[in-house]
Order: sequence, then structure tokens, then C-alpha cells
Amino acid sequence: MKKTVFLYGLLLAVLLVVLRVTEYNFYIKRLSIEIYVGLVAIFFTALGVWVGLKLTRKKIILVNGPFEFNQAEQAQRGISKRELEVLELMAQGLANQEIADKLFVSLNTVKTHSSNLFGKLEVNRRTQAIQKAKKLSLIP
Amino acid sequence: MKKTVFLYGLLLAVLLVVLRVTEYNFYIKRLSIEIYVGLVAIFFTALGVWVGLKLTRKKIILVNGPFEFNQAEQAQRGISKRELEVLELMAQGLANQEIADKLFVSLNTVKTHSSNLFGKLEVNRRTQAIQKAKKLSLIP
DNA sequence: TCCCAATTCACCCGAAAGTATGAGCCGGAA
DNA sequence: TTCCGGCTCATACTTTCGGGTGAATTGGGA
Repeated sequence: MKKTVFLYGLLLAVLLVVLRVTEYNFYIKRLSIEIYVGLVAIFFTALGVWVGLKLTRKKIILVNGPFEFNQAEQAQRGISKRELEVLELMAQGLANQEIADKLFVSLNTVKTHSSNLFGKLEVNRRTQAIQKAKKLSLIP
Repeated sequence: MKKTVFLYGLLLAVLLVVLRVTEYNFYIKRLSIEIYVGLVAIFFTALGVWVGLKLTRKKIILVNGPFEFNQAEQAQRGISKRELEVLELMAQGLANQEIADKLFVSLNTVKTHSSNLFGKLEVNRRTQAIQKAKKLSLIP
């Protein structure tokens, strides 16, 4: 973040210098002030568009960008790592037996985990658990 | 669309006039050209940001815009309307009995529909059906 | 060291889900 | 009119889920 601020500051400084030089050139060449102002206007409009895009691009990324895990929610509901693993596999449409095979544990263990999970998510079906987990950003 | 273009043109014209007046004022008051250019720069930067936001806002809306149903996929797999209804309710995490109540049919009917649906979607669990249906744009 | 939370597993039971098969009804197409 | 696809429902059976209880193990923190 600091680096970003510094970069922008530097960019601004460079811009001012360029502005000054350009202004000097125009003065020497005795070109009309209108052209100069026009160029400045066009340039800064472009700059503004760029900045605007730069700012909103982050929002767009936020909308459908990489998944950001909601750690606070996990902590508040006291959901353990193992339970999360089960949740993820459950969200992939796997049956409890398949989850058990993937995690190298018994079917009963998966049942226990999923059961505890349902309690913590305040649901009573795996389909609802998946929905709620997505809404809480516990899974993508 | 035409109205938008006209509005933007009008806005631009107004801007030019304002620019000219401002320039005149500055000339009269013998203020330094730097201040004038600086103000123009700031103003057009802001304008650029606004335009940029205006342009990208549409894109954002497009990104997470209204769901577009994949009718071709439905036709190819021969999925009927009723099966789609069941699918949607299933995706909401409802149990078969709840779906039956919502559609005013018996539990057996829902079972039949869902069973046929699973065959057409090439899955054998409701969780997988939901996933696949979302991937195929049959449900949002 | 002791305790706790997490993890693991088992057993039982009832409910829900899914499979298979058969059948009646109805509206639109051939 | 006949036929077909969609919708409905039933019965029977198997599998999977989910709830409840209890218990052993273990790694790490008070």
C-alpha cells in the first residue's frame, strides 16, 4: 500500500514537470493558449478515465474475483479445519462415503463432522449447508 | 442512445463555454496561467474519473447481471418444465416433501421427476444435480 | 502435568433420498 | 382417432443421510 502511494506521488511529480516543460515550449513557440489548455484537458481527461478504471477494476474483481475466505465467520461459529474440509468436499457433490475415502477416515467420522457442521451452520440438510456456507464465504 | 449522445454533446459545449469564460476572467484578473491550467487539469481529471466510472458501471452490471437461461441445453437433454421447477426448488435446499407441498403434488411424483432429472443430467445425487445445472446455466 | 478441543470411530434408529416398475390421465400432433 | 410425451401417483426396496449417544486418542496450551 505504501509503495502504491509512493508510486502515485512520483507519477504526479513527473506529470507536473512534463506540464511545466510543455508550457515552456508552447511559450517559446508562441502557440495559442487554447491549444495548450485543450491538450491539458484531453490529457487529464484520459488520466481521469484511467484512474477511474483502475479504481473500479478492483470492485469488479471483488464481484467475481478470487474467493476470499471469511475467517471471522469460521471463528465465530467455531468451525474446525476438518469440518471445513468435509464442507468443501460436500459442496462438490460428494457422498459421505466418498468424502471418507478422500480424507482416509471412516464413514462414521464424516457423519460426525457433517452433523456438527450442520449444527454450527444452523441447517439440517447438506444442500442447505452448502448454500449457507457460500453465503458466508466459507467456500467459493 | 441518441438522447445520451445528444446530452453528452450539449454537456461538452457547455464545458467549452465555461472554459472560455473562466479563461477570460483569469485574463482580466491577471492571475497566473499555472493556476488556470491547474484548475483545468483538476476539473478534467474529475471529469475523466466520472466518465470512467460511468463506463465501467455498465460492465459491473453486466458481470453479475440477470441470469440467462440456457434453453438449448434444456432442449438437448429433454428436460421438461416440471422437472425444471423441481430442480429450482431442489437448488434452494428444499427436501422432496417440501417440494411436493409447494407444487401441490405427491412425494412420489417429486421423486419420479428428480429421478428422471438425475438421469438427464447424468448425476445420481441432488447436490451434483444442482452443481451441474448451475454450470449448464439451467439455474442461476 | 493436567485439561481441553479436535479428531477419530462405533452402533442404532428413523427419516429422507434414490431406484425400479407399473399404471392412469390428458392434450396436442400425426 | 390414434399415439406419444408429459404429468401424475403408487408400491416396494435399497441406499444414503442425519440425529443421538458414547468413547478412545492426541496434540498443544494453561
